[in-house]
Parts: sequence; C-alpha cells; structure tokens
Amino acid sequence: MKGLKIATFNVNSIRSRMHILKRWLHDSRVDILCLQETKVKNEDFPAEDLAVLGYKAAYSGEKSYNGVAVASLVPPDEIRFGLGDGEEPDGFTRMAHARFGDLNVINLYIPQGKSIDHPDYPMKLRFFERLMKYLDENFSPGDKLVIVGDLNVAPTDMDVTSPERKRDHVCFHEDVKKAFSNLLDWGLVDVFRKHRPGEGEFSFWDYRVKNSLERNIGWRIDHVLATPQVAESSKEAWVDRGPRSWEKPSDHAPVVAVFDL
DNA sequence: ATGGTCGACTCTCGA
Repeated sequence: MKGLKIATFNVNSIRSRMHILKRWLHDSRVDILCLQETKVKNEDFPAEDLAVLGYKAAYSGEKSYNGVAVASLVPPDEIRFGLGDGEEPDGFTRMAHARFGDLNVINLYIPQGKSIDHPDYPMKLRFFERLMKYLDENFSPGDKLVIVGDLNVAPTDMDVTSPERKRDHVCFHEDVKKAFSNLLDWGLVDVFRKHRPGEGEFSFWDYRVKNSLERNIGWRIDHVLATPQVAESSKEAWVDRGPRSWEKPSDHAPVVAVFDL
C-alpha cells in the first residue's frame, strides 16, 4: 500500500476533543489513527461521529482515565486489548494490538509514573518489560510491526526542553530512557526521528507552562516506532501542530508517519 | 519559575 498514513494522538478525553478530531480527520484523512486517553467507557464512545467521517473504531476505555482506540478507514482484521499476561494492571485500557493483513499496529498509553519515588514509577518500568515480553512472544524484528502511542518517555536530550533540569522526571529518568532504548534494541526504528533529525520536535506542551506552544517548551513523548523493513518504507513523518492551536486543544499534538508498504 | 491549567468528577486527582 502506497502512502499509508498512520497517526498517534493523545486526545485527553475524546468527547471534549471531538470538534478537533472531526476537523482534523476531515483534513488529514489518515488511514489508521491510534488514540490515547479517550477517558470514556465503551458504551459512551462516540463511534457514530467517527463513522460519519468514514472511520471504523475499536476501543477499550474506562471512566475518567486512560482508554485507547484505533480508528481506521479499513477496519482491522483482528484487534485485542491489554497485555494478556495475567499481571495487573493488565493494560486493557492502555494497549491495543490491531492487525491489518500482515501489518501489526500496537497502540500504547504507557503509565506516566507520577514521580520516581512513587509506586507507579516501578509499575511503569515493569509495563515496558511486559511489553518486551509481548513482543518476544508475538513477533520477530522481521515482521511488519508499527508501535505508536504516548510512551511517556523523552528518549534523548534533544527530546525535551532543558534536559539538565529533568533528570529526575518520570518521563526522562535514566531508567525509563533505558526502557525505551531496550525497545529499539529489540529491533525497532524511531521512525519520526529518522525523518526529523532537528531540535525542538515536540509532541507535548504542558498546559501549566505559560505559552508553552508559542515558546516551544515541550517534550517528544508520542512516538512512531517500526521494525526495520517497515521503517525503511517510511516516506515522511511530522507533528501536526494544527490541533494544538485550535480551540480547546489537547496538551498533545498528533504525530503522523507515511509508509509505502 | 516547585507555579501553572485542564478534564472528569466531587473536590481532588491525574497529567
């Protein structure tokens, strides 16, 4: 497939972001959109609004927190949610695995971790380990696999403003950066970085930092990773800042990558 | 800028 567009977007509540999502999907016509932090129970998911735009959605959410969804112009052949390893939290609202023919797409909302001395931080690191196990058990680097989502880690000094002040941050601590690099070492390529080698390429700008978007004080924590043959087929990648400047923006902007598979 | 602002929900938590 030529020009297959895959995108990831942490919407921070899909219902309060629907006006943005509709406009953006109308304009972008991405083929596969992976959403995080939908913050909605399945019974309240706005599937009909997406269907009107031609998108079929599969979703797994809960009240107030977390929630992932995969919206696509062509529905996946198969989709499952969670890590399925019997461990808690099972990631049911943090991980989706969709298969489109021989292309596998994993959509992740990795736990943020709160602070490095909070129990959620080791839980976050454990989540990465469990993800690695999932990859080992289901794939090899020779398979066609794309992993996208809010991984809640800025992998290098280039991926955050003032890295020297962020060494103890749960999205920049050396242990979580190691977890990210373990993913790459497994056999994944940072597709966004491949196409965008420059500084200041962020996907998240904190609400709490005044005029963070205008000053570009942000983080690159939303990622598109792919196995080598898929990465090799990628044509371009970008952060779409449009939705971030629209009315009632999310903290995050969509990250888009195009593949000729 | 150790403050700040959203979203969802009971007022405080998560990010």
